[in-house]
Formats: sequence, C-alpha cells, structure tokens
Amino acid sequence: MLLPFSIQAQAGAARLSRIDTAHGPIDTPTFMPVGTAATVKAVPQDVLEDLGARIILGNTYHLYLRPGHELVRKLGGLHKFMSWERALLTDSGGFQVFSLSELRKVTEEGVSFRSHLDGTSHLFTPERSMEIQIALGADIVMAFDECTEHPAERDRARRSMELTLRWAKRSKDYFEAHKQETPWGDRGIGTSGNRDIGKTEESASAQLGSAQPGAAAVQNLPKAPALFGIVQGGMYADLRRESAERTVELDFPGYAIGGLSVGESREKTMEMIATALEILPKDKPRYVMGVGYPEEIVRYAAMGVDMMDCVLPTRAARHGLLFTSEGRLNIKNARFAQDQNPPDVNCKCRVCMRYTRAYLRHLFVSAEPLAGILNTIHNLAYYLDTMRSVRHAITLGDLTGVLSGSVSLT
RNA sequence: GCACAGGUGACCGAGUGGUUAAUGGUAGCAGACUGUAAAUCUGCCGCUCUCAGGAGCUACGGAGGUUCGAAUCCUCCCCUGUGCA
Repeated sequence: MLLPFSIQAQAGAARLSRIDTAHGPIDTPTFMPVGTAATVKAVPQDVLEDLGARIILGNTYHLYLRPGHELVRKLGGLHKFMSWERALLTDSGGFQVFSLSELRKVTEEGVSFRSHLDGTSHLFTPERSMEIQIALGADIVMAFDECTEHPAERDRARRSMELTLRWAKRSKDYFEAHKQETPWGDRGIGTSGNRDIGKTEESASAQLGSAQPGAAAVQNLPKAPALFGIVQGGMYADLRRESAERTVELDFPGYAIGGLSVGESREKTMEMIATALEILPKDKPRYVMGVGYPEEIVRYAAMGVDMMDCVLPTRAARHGLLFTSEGRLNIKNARFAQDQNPPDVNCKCRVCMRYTRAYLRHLFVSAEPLAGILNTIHNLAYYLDTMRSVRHAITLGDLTGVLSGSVSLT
C-alpha cells in the first residue's frame, strides 16, 4: 500500500482520518508548517514535535540550489539531514514557476530558472523534480506543475492546465520507475529509533481496545514515497472540473488543489475548492496547497479537505502578526507596550503560558531574534490547535462550533 | 584669554542665495503578508484647517542687517568641541 488512508469519523463533508507514512502517522484534517529550506523558519525541530506537527514541507527548488539534493542524499536524506523523523512533503518547484516568474522561462520541456542566489541557469523538468524529491527522501512527493498566475484569461488557464496534466503524466512515469531510490529505502519505522513516532492522540483514543497503535501500524507502512497529482484550471469551474477528472484518470494516491490564493477573492477560492472536491475521490487524501488564514483552513476542512499548508503563520509571525482566538493582533502596536496579558488568553502554548504581550512587543521592537521565534511558535501552536479542535469536532459530529470560531482550543 | 572647527526638524546628518517644510538614515505611528527571493515590503512622520486638490501658520542657536528673495552672505551676541596659553 502506497499511502494507507483510513477515515475514522465524518461530520458532514469533513473527515477525520489517519494517513500512515514511513515516518509516522498523520491525523487529518492537518495543517503542515512550511519548512522551505529544511527548516520551519525560527522553530527548532523538537519544538515542532512538541507542538504536535506530524508533517512539514520542504521545497525542491530551494533545496536543490542549496545545499543541493545530492549532498542531502549523501548525508542520509532530508529527514536525517535536518533531524526530523516525522513525515515530510516536498513541493515540486511548481509554485516557484509562479513566485519567481521574473526569473524563469516555461517551455514544454520544463522551466528554466535563473537562480535567485547567484543568477546561474537551471532547467527543472518533471523528471528532474521527481529525481530531486526522491533524493531528498520526502514521504509525499508533489507532481511538477505550473501554478497558474492570476488573473489568467480562460485560454491561458486552459493551456496552463493542459501543460500541468502532461507534466503530471511525466512526473508519474519517472516517479514510478525511481521511487525506490529514496535515501531511507525500505527502512521502516522500527529502525528510526524515534520516540513515540507511531502514535498520535487521536489514533490512540480512536483505537481504544485494539493493539498498541504503533504495532498494528508498522505492518503496512509504505516502503516508498507517494506522489500526489495537482489540480489546476485557474478560476474557471469547468476547467477545474476537467483538471480534476483528468488528474484522477492518471491515478494518484492523493490529490492536491493548487493555484489558489494567488490574488482571487475568498469566494472564488471556495468555489474552486468545492468544484474540485466533487470530483476528487473521497477515499484518498485531498490537499489544498498554500492556504490560509485560520478561519479559512477550518472552512476548507469542513468542506472535506484533509491537508493544508501555508507560510502565513510563520511569515506573519516574523513580521509581528499573531493569530489568536480573539482575532489578529499586530504585536508591534503601541497599545501593547504595557499589556501584561499573554498573546492569547485562551491559548495554552508555551509562549502564552510564559510571556506577556508587553514582552513580545519589546522583543519585536528591539529586533531581537527571539521575537520571531516566540511569535512563530505561538502562531503554529494556534494553527495546529485549531486543526486539533476541528478533528475533535468531527469525532463529535458537529463542526458548527469551530466554524463560528467560538470553540476553545484545548 | 587666543586660534581653529562647529551649532539644521525627536536624534544623527545633507544642503551653502531662489522648484526648500528642507536629501538620507535612525527613532516613532500604522498597514500588508496565503504550495517562502520576505526577521520583508508599503504609507505617514513641524502645527492647524481641508470640498483631500490644496490652504494658512511656524521653522535651520539668538538679535539685527544686505537682497526682489536667506538655513545659505555680513555684524554683534550666546553655546559646543579641539589645540595653545
């Protein structure tokens, strides 16, 4: 089995499920912190573990340029390199087609980038992206796609979608032929020497009475990574539908919806997600890439999305924006200078349990490195707790509380 | 006391006769951030009004003066730094 996916509870369209990877289980709906350059910026790996992150992202383009995927392979793969024994998903570089649009040229063959680091030229193709992601050793590999810009004319969105479909096929062909070449190979969970990697709070409680979570799970752990296809289609519902259908025909163990949150309205984002979800198989993980604000990810989870990632909690934290149960607060604002409350009075994270807004503001205003660290830890705690409360709500069969934002995060 | 060098908006610091309310930094105030070229970027930053296009006032140590016009030139005064007594 490439990527065991078991749905344990449902509430409306939302599903509580468990994905088993060679590097541990993932309870979904899940939020995946972004660790582009083999680090979730400002957060040590052990803290990510404590916060309950089961899977984080890495980036093909960035890690290929520095330190280089062959070096990472030589050093035992990305998990070992960065000392992260839980699951990893690598983005294919498709988003950089969008974000580095000034530095690249797209052809049928692939995308040639001029490195943002030193200006040198590099050709990324679906095959190359797969090779790099396999060398890095991701548990979940993303097909190489073209993240369509917004706005895009219908014809442009269609051509982009078609290109992504052709690249998806090439990605899959190369991936299937080489997926055994990961640095971790057939090394299972048993040899990782990791702590409690096999169990999660949800799976432990959901499987009461059964064998210890780890033992049963080890049986059918994947021996190779899984490749996800990506739905594109711009902001056109019929193209999204067609993209979803034709991507499903290629048959992947999981599907992503990409090309969203690129400038369109939130209503449009929802519409595109809903459209794709109608087509994507319900018995496989469904991942919306690059979203969103806390209210948004709750919303999408309620619609049946299983996985999401976003730089927002980490980047905004480094810029002084904190997400809390009472809304967003810009910690650098003068009104917090003497505020002795924790960042979020309803949050039990290590930052909120220990520090005041006044202190965090001082750190930020003083440009102390600790400001970004503490802010990021809180924001990730808030996101991960939010998803935890969503999962809990699914087991109770009622998402109205989390959707209205009135649910406690503990 | 003498000789140099200086005194510019909260601070540092350009400008040395006219598009100068005055370049830049810093500090301050606010905003943005969605598969990370982001610990980044943007706006405001003398005062008072404003139909938001502007209008009026006050400003370059102090007081006079020259000039159509002065932060910029002249005189005196005050203050700071360095050196010599």
